Amino acid sequence: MPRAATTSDTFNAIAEPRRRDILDYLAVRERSVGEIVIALNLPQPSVSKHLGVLRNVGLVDVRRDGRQALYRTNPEAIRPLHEWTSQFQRYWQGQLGRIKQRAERD
Amino acid sequence: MPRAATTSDTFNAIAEPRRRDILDYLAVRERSVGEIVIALNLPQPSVSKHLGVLRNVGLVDVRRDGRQALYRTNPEAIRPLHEWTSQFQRYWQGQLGRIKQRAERD
DNA sequence: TTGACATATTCCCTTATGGGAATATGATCC
DNA sequence: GGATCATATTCCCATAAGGGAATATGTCAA
Repeated sequence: MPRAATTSDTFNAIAEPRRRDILDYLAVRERSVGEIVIALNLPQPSVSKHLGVLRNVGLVDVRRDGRQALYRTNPEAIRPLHEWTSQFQRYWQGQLGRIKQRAERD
Repeated sequence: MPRAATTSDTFNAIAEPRRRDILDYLAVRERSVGEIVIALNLPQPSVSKHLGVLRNVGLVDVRRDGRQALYRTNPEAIRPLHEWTSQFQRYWQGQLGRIKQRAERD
């Protein structure tokens, strides 16, 4: 079996650097596809495809406005990722974590 | 070009569910390959391969002890991921974020 | 309706992937 | 050395991926 489908979960969708770039760009505010194309200097079909993946996993929402499609991030979808990484937080936050870490290491 | 190599960065390495399971298991404490195999009920070669990927991106460190290889997580490597997700934190933390989010949504 | 603009979809191609099975390497004990 | 345990590596396979180019769909304006 190959790697899990990018559409299967948030982690896979975010594994692609361009998609993270898109999310970074959208983090500020809503943007049209055209704006993303210009800002990231990517071919339009490529952007549409990446947005499709992000849409499928719920990382972005779309709103139609005339001919434009306006995308925005759905921060709730990123939350699980944030929480997963948080379990390691204790190791890099504060003195206690570092001391404990060193104790386990040696 | 296919997807970016899993060995290229942390995000790709973590996209694989089994590797997250391994990291979860190692989060508690150092473990041998055999322990991981039993705990996650996976074929040994599969575990060794996943550990290889995690090693390449620096997400785990190894220590040899006799015939055993003892793996532990390297929390510092997870930090970038945590920090990337933090940029969206404001939206789900506190009242302000939610109000702002709703305002932008409508 | 016709044409220009904005976005989405399709097709083809090259490539990295993870699984399975078998095997290689390494370390310990007799 | 030889047997055994612990881990890593190799080979083959089916599959999903993202890029490029072309095209389809959808929307507005004249």
